[in-house]
Amino acid sequence: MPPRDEHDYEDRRQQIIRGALDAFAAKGFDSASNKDIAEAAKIGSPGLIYHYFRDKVDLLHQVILEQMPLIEIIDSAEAMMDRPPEEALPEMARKLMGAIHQWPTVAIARVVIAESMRNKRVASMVSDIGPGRGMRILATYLERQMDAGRLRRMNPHIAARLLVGPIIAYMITGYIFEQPEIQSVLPEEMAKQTIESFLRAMAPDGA
Amino acid sequence: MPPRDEHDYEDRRQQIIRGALDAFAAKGFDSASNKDIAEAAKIGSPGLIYHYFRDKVDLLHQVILEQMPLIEIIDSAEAMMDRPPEEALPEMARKLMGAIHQWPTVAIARVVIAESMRNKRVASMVSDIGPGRGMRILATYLERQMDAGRLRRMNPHIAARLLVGPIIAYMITGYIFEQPEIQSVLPEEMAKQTIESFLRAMAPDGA
DNA sequence: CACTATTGATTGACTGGTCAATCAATAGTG
DNA sequence: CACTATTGATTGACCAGTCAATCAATAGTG
Repeated sequence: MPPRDEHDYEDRRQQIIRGALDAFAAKGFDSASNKDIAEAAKIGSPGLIYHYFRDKVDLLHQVILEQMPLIEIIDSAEAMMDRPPEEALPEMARKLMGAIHQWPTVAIARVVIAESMRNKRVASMVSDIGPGRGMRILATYLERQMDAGRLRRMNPHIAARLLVGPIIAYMITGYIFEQPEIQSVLPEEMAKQTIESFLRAMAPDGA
Repeated sequence: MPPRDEHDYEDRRQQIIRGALDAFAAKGFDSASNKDIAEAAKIGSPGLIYHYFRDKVDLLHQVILEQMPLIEIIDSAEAMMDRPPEEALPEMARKLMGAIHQWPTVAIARVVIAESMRNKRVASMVSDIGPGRGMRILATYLERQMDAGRLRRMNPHIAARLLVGPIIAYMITGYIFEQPEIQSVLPEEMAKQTIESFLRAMAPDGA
């Protein structure tokens, strides 16, 4: 059954996806009802959702697939493979921090993390397109820098986590647990210190 | 109304708490029904839950309060305040990794993080007794070591996240996203590398 | 020591309500 | 007019929490 107009169809679909993201971010996937979604998306009826999506889980999957902004960042990171860490890492951090400051990133992160926590299918889907792919690319990059003698040699997957871990800890303690001591530290400051420490720890033995 | 037998009462209560933890970890707080909990706890009826707990949220709170194994670790960490990092950090890591190997730790982490994501009351409760307190104690310890000249001086809250972050990243990528590359790295290895890197990065400038 | 009263523990049925999903009817469009 | 888009009512499942009734252990009594 071809849709009446390809563009209208896609616009409507996106409208529902964006509304669903708002609703999921506000209430979580389970607690956001189709009525909530319909209201957030400004469509007249919950029933319409089923014209565009198989079911609620399908809608969640489409939201995740089409709204994960990390994907472009990971792509751009892939282009930096041969630049030395002192340049490439701050550049990546700058892009990442820029993304964090935008609403959809935080919203989608909430949804994705909460849902990955208890749904293995979502977790592996998310991992494939987002964090998993990102970590793998980062590890490849670090390994190449080790080969080039610019970093001390070690398991690159461990090294990737040494680099990314502090930022994750910063985000969890700051954004989720809202610990007051860390609120006064700016993201840029945290990124700078993390990279500095990483490079210090990973300096080649000869240096 | 005192219970017939204090021990029986407490045993039953714990039985329900453990069952609830299993159910919450498997399905999440909202999706786990009282029937699920009753089955997991091997009690005959969902109604019995209300003999021991005010409501479902009260049950969640009790699960978190009584099953967060981090609490003892934090207590023991407080005793190490004056020992040098080369001794104290591996000791803390050993205890932490021991906890990670046990099922309840990962289960409770799943529940707690997912729930903190959308419930600020739970988030701050959790933060007060677990991660928040732990991070604060760690920061105090690190600051004291900086004062003693055993570590390079920097914001101790950032330093605490530099140390703990990689372990968190290791847990999230390994246990929640189940990324295969990191599965072959043993927790002990990860802890050792993290501490080594941290000490390298934090070595006093003069050294 | 036998018998009964009392009390807490446990059950299963029930209630008011919510929700995802379906569907028949209608509006709109090419 | 043929076909899609949209609506709103409906269905059937399920759920948190309540409650009356039953069960089992203990305490009290003569």
